[in-house]
Amino acid sequence: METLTRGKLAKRSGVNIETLRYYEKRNLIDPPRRSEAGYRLYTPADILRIRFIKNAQKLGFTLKEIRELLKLRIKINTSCDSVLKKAEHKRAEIMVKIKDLKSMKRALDQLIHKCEESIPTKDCPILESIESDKRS
Amino acid sequence: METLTRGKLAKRSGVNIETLRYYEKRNLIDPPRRSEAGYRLYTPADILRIRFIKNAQKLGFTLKEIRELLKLRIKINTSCDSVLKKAEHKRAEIMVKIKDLKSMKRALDQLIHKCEESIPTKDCPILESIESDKRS
DNA sequence: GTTGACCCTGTACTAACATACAGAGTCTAT
DNA sequence: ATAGACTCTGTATGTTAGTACAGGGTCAAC
Repeated sequence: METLTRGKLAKRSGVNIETLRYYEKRNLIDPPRRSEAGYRLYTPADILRIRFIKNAQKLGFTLKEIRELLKLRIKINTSCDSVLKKAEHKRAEIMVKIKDLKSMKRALDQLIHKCEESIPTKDCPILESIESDKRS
Repeated sequence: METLTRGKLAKRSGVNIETLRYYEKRNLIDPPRRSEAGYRLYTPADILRIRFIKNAQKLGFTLKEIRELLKLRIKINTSCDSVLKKAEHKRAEIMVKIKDLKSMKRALDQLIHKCEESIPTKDCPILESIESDKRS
């Protein structure tokens, strides 16, 4: 099995080398095994994990939330209830994000359309995209 | 037209009162008109704007990106090209976000399904959800 | 006309998420 | 066997996005 040092993992996953130590401290990645000399030895699976973290951040999840997402797995002989509950909650959050992004996309679609037709829009069309509840 | 003081706008849009001054400084909201005494006087439209900003943050946009989104509007007698280009770029970004969120949702769907069927999954299923290019 | 709740400005502080640096050890290619 | 590139730890610094505070003015109600 290929092993990666910290520098290599950083390069392969596109993050700063110090970020890996930071993620380890924050429990986003498991402490990797070490060489004789104490060097961290990662596996290719860690590349995927780091990229997942970075991607999830772009989607608006905090490191704390990402840690929760990464913990979601069903272990043998473990009650499933709490996992189920958390997974359903996360799924609901994700569905809201998708809905809001779709609204923004629609607003941009319209703006682009008007742009192509040279129809001026003084107002910012994207502002109307996210409907907030009207109890204001 | 109803006018809102800073405290009222903060309450109505669900942010800290100081956040409004901060957003003004960072050019996310236009400087509002002032009363005789120098009090900021907002309009109900500002509620929508603040909420949009907060929502966009949850979707992973930085304040800088949000400022760009809010600037997207077509003004009369203005070339449309740059607006079009930016809008298309933003739309592409949003589509990537939607795609990634859908992948995450699918992973959670599967996890939830397995949970309901009591099928253990030692590995974290969400990790595979975001496909990174495999040039690693 | 004073009290309490608001607003003003400028500046300081905080939290989350990294990044950088110093001083020391390790590895590897020549 | 040594130079250069890498790693280790602990600690300091930086950036973004707020939040709090001090010292002062304003407003509305009693």
